[in-house]
Amino acid sequence: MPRRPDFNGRTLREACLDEAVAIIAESGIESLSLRDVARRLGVSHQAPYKHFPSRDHLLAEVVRSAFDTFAAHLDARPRGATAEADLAALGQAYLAYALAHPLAYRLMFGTRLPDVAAHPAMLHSARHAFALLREALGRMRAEQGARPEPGAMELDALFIWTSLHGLASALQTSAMATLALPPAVLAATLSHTLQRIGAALTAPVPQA
Amino acid sequence: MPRRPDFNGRTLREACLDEAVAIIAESGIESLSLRDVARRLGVSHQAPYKHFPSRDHLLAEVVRSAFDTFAAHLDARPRGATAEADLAALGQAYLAYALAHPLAYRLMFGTRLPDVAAHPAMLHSARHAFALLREALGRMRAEQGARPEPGAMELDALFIWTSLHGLASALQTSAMATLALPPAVLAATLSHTLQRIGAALTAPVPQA
DNA sequence: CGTGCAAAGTTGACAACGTCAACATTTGAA
DNA sequence: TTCAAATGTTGACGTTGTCAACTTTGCACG
Repeated sequence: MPRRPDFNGRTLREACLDEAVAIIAESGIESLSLRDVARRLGVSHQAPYKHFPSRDHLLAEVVRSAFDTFAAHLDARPRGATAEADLAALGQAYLAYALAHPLAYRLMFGTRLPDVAAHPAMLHSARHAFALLREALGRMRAEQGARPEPGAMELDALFIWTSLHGLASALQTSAMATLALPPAVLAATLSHTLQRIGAALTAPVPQA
Repeated sequence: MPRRPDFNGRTLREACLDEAVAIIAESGIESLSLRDVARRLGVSHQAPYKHFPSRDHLLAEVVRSAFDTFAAHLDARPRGATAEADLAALGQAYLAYALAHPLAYRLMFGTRLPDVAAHPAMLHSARHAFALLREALGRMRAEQGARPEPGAMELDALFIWTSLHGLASALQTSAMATLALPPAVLAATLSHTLQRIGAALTAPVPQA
């Protein structure tokens, strides 16, 4: 490759990705511009175009990276002894990550990407995260001696995910801010939600 | 007021709002531009500025209108005989509206509005919708003979809302599309989620 | 050891956007 | 009748994404 790629030891491509993440962290996704990335790296406004066909491709890369980090975080959760404890740990890891990295979370699940089909690699790790959940649930069901009804399993996995996602996403919603909830309620919301999800799962499985 | 306001019987202000909704429905929130609104109405690109200080103010108006319609839809739900049935009807009305009007739903809960504090009227109806939920839950608890523990009530109301919102929001997520869920599962998801929420609520209230 | 070619970066241009400023027109109220 | 505020227009500026054409670089190959 011509031209020594040396942006603090990284390729311009990598430097662009890092800078994009920094900009998003500072001022949000909507104000991310390729020109700003280039400006902050001290290169011309067209340099990033040699590495990303468009702004959306850069953004898709950032999202993919966020999914990777997220899935790795879920993988690295403290494994519980029982499958039930493991599922709880998975839920806690999910919510903890969403609250600790709200920008990354919004990036993954709250952003409308303009052409998902054009960026297939982006959502690969998303499938991985859901597979983790399905497996943990399957182990718990097996531990409980329940026969693995695939349809109900899928539905319950979806229920768990959407409930977790709902909490994580609602906590960042503008609408939530106006509810004027007491801080004590907010603090208790996490464990309460996990408790309620657990209660829902221990209820008898509907007519399969 | 000078200059006959006649844009098909509406003020330019109203016409702008209608046109904005139409544009959002056609091509999404992000591609809404004041200039496009003006162009489609056959006025100059500065005309809308006489009625909206900025693009964000126009958008805030649209969001406020969406919240109003949404709250009205919840209010108009078929009231069940028992409080429990009413709560179920509320959940069904919520999900039905979210699925029938995905754009409006994303507009309300999926859009990062740039300065919420600057548009206080926008989220008034959001509070109203949550109050509806809290009331319905309170009636059900009273019907069950449970003493009204305000903290736990609030937590359960939040749980219900976040679960509903999670499903409604996840169904529109790009990530969901890649899970490649069988259509039968998707179709059953709604009632299953409502069932699970109900199961979680009939479980004993945690140590208050 | 030269040499050329493709990768990588630069410069310039264009259209579209939000928004500021200055101007023109209209109409309700004085 | 007149006048001032409301309403709409024209023009401009800085920003953005992106296309096109140019220049520079350094590895591969004769």
